[in-house]
Amino acid sequence: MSEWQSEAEYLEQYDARRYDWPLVSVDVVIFTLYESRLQVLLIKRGEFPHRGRWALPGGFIAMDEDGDLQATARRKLREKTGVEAPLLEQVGSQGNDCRDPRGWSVTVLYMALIAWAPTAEFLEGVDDARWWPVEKVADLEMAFDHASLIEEARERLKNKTAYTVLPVHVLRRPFTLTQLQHAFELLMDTQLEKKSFRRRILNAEVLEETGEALLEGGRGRPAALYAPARGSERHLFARVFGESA
Amino acid sequence: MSEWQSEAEYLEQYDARRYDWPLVSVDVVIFTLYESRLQVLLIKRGEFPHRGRWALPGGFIAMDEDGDLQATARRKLREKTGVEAPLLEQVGSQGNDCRDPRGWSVTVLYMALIAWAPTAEFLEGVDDARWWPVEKVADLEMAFDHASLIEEARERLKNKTAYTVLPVHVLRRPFTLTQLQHAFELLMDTQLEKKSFRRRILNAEVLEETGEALLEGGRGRPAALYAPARGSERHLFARVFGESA
DNA sequence: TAAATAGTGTCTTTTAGACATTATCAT
DNA sequence: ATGATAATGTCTAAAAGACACTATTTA
Repeated sequence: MSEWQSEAEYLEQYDARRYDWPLVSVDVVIFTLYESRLQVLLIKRGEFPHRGRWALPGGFIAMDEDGDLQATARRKLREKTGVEAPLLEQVGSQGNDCRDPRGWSVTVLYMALIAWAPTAEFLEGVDDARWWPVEKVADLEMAFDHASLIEEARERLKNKTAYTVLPVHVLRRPFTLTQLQHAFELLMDTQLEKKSFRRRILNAEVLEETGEALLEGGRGRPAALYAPARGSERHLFARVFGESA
Repeated sequence: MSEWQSEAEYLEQYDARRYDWPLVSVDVVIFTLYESRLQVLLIKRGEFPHRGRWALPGGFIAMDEDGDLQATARRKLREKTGVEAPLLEQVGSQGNDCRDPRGWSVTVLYMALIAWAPTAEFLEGVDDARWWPVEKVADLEMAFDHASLIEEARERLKNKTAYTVLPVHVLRRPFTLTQLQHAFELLMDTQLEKKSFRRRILNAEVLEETGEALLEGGRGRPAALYAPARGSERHLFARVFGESA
């Protein structure tokens, strides 16, 4: 069956372009917290297909620049937000013959969590991007299957929040436990019991107290400040949280 | 920037083949239980690249046959095992510029769980495939990065077994609770407490007793027989299992 | 002082771990 | 009866839910 004698000979004559391939892209759902809402960054498409619709930051792999898929996702995130080292993880891939009008296409979906910063700082030179509250996405004219990709990432985010400390990544540090609880509640879309929350987080030793209490613009007792401890990203709780609500 | 007036016009002239694309493949780690060991199905490659090495069942998307990625995975599984409706779920994607000597390549990885059946029944017409115990894979000459893909799937399998009833899928039904416990122990690679195991599974109401007890070749008290209840695939335990061992 | 926010005490509930005990079969 | 395997009883431990309570700040 093989017409070639050796691997080297085979590779010599191999030409991918002779074949039809599915399109391959990488898309990133970038989540942040702003004005007490979970928001995602969307781009208004300037090119066909789906020109004028809202889309996820993403696109094709730059085969000369990107060493791997994660690098592509990291590049897309950097181009649109300037953020260099966010929490970034793969959600999964979608591929079928109808999601892109150009033909069979596969997208590898990532999600990123970043602390919010004023639009100007993030979007210098980027005038086609803006934050949208996740619950508003359903009302937008979305490109491709990006609305359902966002849902998929949002579901993953909700699930993982129930047994990790993922929400630390949408806060600027240091933060208070109350702020962290709010972040958990928004990402999980449920109310949490204050005492249970603090007990769980504190016992897990995933935070370290930073400086002393103090700092705080408002009234009321000043809160202690915390930052994630080393290795906290990898902490897995044995039990999920917030089942009752 | 756009030279075209409409989406239709753009699509008219679009030709994917003008661009360089990464290779895209789908690979499937097929797990089963046989002779009290967790095994994976591997194929001896007959073609370049990596001719003669062991590889996962998988390959390119048939853009004319496969409606989506899952369909490709299902087709690969069917071709090698004859199994039509297994547990099949996506693990994730790997993509970089070095995993395939032909160039930048992306693979979408699936895992499948099936009940074992004698080789003849499965492999009629397939003489290049055989089951290997997972722990032996490290000693084989593996193609591409398939050894690490197997590890990734195996890790996922272990993790999910701790909060689902995934192992029901590697057993022929009906099965006894003791058999199910053995399946859990092999997939999790840990010992489980009998009473805890039974209490957990039975309280979750994910099984239904099938017929009566009886049936059993051996000595000792005959065991009750069970089959998965409807919807059991979706059952998620709030707490992981088998942390102590 | 009151209002506001941070933080604790403590009782209940759920579920896993440990391991001893009982049940039912073949021989 | 003995051995083997299935199934249960029951105590302990860990961690979440509920909610009342105390602590520390500003105005």
